[in-house]
Amino acid sequence: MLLRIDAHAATPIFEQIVAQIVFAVARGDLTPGELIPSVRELAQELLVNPNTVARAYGELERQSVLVTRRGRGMEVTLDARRACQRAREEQIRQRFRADLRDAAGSGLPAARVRKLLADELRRAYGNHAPQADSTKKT
Amino acid sequence: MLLRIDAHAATPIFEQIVAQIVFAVARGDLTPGELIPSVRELAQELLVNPNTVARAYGELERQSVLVTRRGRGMEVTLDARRACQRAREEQIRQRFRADLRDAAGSGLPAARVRKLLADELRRAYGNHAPQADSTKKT
Amino acid sequence: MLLRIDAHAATPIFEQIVAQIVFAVARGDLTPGELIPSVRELAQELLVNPNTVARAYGELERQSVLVTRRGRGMEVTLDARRACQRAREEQIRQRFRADLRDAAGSGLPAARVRKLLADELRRAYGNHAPQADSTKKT
Amino acid sequence: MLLRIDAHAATPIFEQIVAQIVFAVARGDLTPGELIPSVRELAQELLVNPNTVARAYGELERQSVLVTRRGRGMEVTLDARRACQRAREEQIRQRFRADLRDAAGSGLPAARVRKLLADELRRAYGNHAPQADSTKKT
DNA sequence: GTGGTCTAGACCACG
DNA sequence: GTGGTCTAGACCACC
Repeated sequence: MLLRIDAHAATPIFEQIVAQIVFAVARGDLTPGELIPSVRELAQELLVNPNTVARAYGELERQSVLVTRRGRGMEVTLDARRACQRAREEQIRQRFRADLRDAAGSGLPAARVRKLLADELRRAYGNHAPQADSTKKT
Repeated sequence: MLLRIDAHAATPIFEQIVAQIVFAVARGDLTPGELIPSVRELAQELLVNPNTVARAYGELERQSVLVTRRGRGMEVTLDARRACQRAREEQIRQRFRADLRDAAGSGLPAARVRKLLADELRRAYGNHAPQADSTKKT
Repeated sequence: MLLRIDAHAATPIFEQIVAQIVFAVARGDLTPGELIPSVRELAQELLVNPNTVARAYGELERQSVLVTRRGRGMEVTLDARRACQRAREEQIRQRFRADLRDAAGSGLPAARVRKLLADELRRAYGNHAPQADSTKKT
Repeated sequence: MLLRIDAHAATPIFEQIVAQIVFAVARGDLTPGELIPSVRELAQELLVNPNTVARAYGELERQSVLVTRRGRGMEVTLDARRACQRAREEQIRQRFRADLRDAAGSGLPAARVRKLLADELRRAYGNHAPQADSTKKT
């Protein structure tokens, strides 16, 4: 489990875990049917409180991303991937929307916003190929 | 003072006030030397506790956006505008950066991100001018 | 009246006025029997609220530094000079005492304190003559 | 936590707490990584309202002296010590500077100031070592 | 358990 | 009138 947790960040640890697992499923790094680490294991690996991991797992179960296999642990559900991809995209869209609403509301000119976005897009995705196949490298 | 506060939002009320005032100064709606509404006035207008407004004002004073004129109130500092414009842009940039970092980290393809951004840009800034080439630039 | 008032300082304006007048009397720049500017005059000169000047004058009258000469204004009392010199010295002493108490309490070594004091003494009084006759130049 | 708070002093309680904690970190009485007393604990110990302590802690967090460990409390940051030592010295220096500026501005002779300082130094730091040459050095 | 936010209401100093 | 400080008590999220 290659999760990067920042204990100092503003967003709660359990939410970071939830988001990272959703992302991993969306990416295909976690595949349906795959058993994920136990609460205790992951807590030890991430150096966080087991309650925190349990809360994240509970949230993911509620979202039907994980199911508990009694006696074996928790695994990714069969239709988790498409759901996670949809959730991921919707989440990102909502954040763009909120940010752009604030940018517009603060009087930042559209041209400036486009410049910022171009800069940051290059930063996040590199400026090599003009498009596509970005899934392979991430 | 045309501040829109959402008491149910996740971000604290006092932070909303801080951000909105920074934006208002950046936009030029609040000009240096101008006396801003008193703590009690704004509290009454926003239907919020005076302490909450006072906390926001204190934070803005700490950021050198406001100065207290003893016995008269608080006013916008002389060089607040440029500072607020810089702060606003940096804040927006950081949020874009975080969004795009997560988008890339979640495996969302660059092309899809560009589509989302184009949609939301149109939504936030309107499509009056046919500068639809913003996606090309990125 | 050569008073330097800093409206942004932490200490109240009326206290600044009081202190500066006490200092002026102690220095001999204001001599017993001398009429001082009226409340209105000084308020206009310093760009402060007349109430503030009135409060300072009231305080100085209470301390027997000033007396009101009905129909003429206020003047420095006959024995104000020695009283002001004593008050000035006592005030400075108390501040040294408080600062050194905090310095010692904060664990700042005596040697470091002496170094700081030497630096600041040089800054305040210059390092020309090793001692004495400093009253002439101040 | 050996903090001495004077509820009747002119300086606000929360500022006294801030200063004393900065001093304690500078002295080494509070070491990086160490969990400090909880807001409620310290409030009870000092017989102060928890909000007052929280305000002090918030200020210290803003100064990067403390960090909050969510769910556990607050602890001293790794590089707080040097920062606090610098802050302490700078604070003391500024106070000396203000004192001496006023002393000089009030016409108090340099020789008299040196005498006062020698007296108060002895008072604050004791005269165990006969380093009475501190006056000569200045 | 922890800190963070908010409300309500009081008192004070300054102008 | 203004802001600044403090108290008391409540609710919340996180761990």
